[in-house]
Amino acid sequence: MLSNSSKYALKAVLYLAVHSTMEKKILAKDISKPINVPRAYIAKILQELSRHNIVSSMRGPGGGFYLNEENKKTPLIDIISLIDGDNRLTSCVLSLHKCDNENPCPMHHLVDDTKASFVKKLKETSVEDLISDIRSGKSFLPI
Amino acid sequence: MLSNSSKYALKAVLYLAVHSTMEKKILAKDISKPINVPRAYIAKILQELSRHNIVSSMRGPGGGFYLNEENKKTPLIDIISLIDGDNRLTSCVLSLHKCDNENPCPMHHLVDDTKASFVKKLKETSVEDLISDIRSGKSFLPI
DNA sequence: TATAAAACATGATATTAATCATATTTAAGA
DNA sequence: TCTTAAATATGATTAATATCATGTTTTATA
Repeated sequence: MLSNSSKYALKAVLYLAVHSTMEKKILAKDISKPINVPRAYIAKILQELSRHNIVSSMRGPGGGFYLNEENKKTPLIDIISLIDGDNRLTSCVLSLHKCDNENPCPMHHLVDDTKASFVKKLKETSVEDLISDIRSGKSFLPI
Repeated sequence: MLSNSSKYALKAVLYLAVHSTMEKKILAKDISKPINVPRAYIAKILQELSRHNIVSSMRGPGGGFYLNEENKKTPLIDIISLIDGDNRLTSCVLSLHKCDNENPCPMHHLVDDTKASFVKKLKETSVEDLISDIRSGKSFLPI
């Protein structure tokens, strides 16, 4: 469903959303351990996220990564499409190019609703939304 | 969501369901082209399916692959779990081991329904069901 | 019962995704 | 303005998945 990379991206963003502020930036290496993702790998992903304004960063001593208020409004779909590309989630389950509502593949009806509703939720839900669930005890981010 | 291999398996089984009978067996190489999967690769997958009684086969001259009535009753989930293993579909979206209803990860509520309903459909739907959709023009299998 | 046509089994290679390493740039503080 | 701590950029390596190749067994038919 999601690549490792986009899972890691989501975890890193959520970790930053919970633990960082502009005044309390977090180093790549200090994100790596709690979310259980190799240090150099998460650094690379964070750079990509930073380049696309999904996370904020500051170089030099005292620098690190954090989320500003704008960043927190990012819909989850933006994180996923940045890393995995647009059509991993929307393409045909059987990878048939010609599959659409007019010309549905044998599994189309089986998955179309499911897929559409998942994408809709990813568009409607922001990082901020997930965080408020965590703060209110509806869900849990390990560590 | 699904590996290439399980997509190929589904396509091959559907192709056999539509085009083969016990009297009209089909060679691995003749399945390969229409479903657009490398010859040696689909052969390997067909052998795995055959070993687990998802497709039927006969060696020797006049042999080939086909589906018997029993095979056509196979639920789609059986094909997918055989190739991809059991937990590709059910494991946590963020790959967190400790994620369940009691201890949901931040994305759990977002995907749980979606995932559960997809798996349910895969359990309830058989090869035969998909084929009757094709025969009645509700869906299309290329070639 | 010999031959040929097919699946079957196993292992090798290639491609892609995941991970790691290193050199460069930026910014803070002495 | 020098040093150091951080992100950034780019490329190399490793591991996993996908693909290919080759030899073995089975079965029909002459």
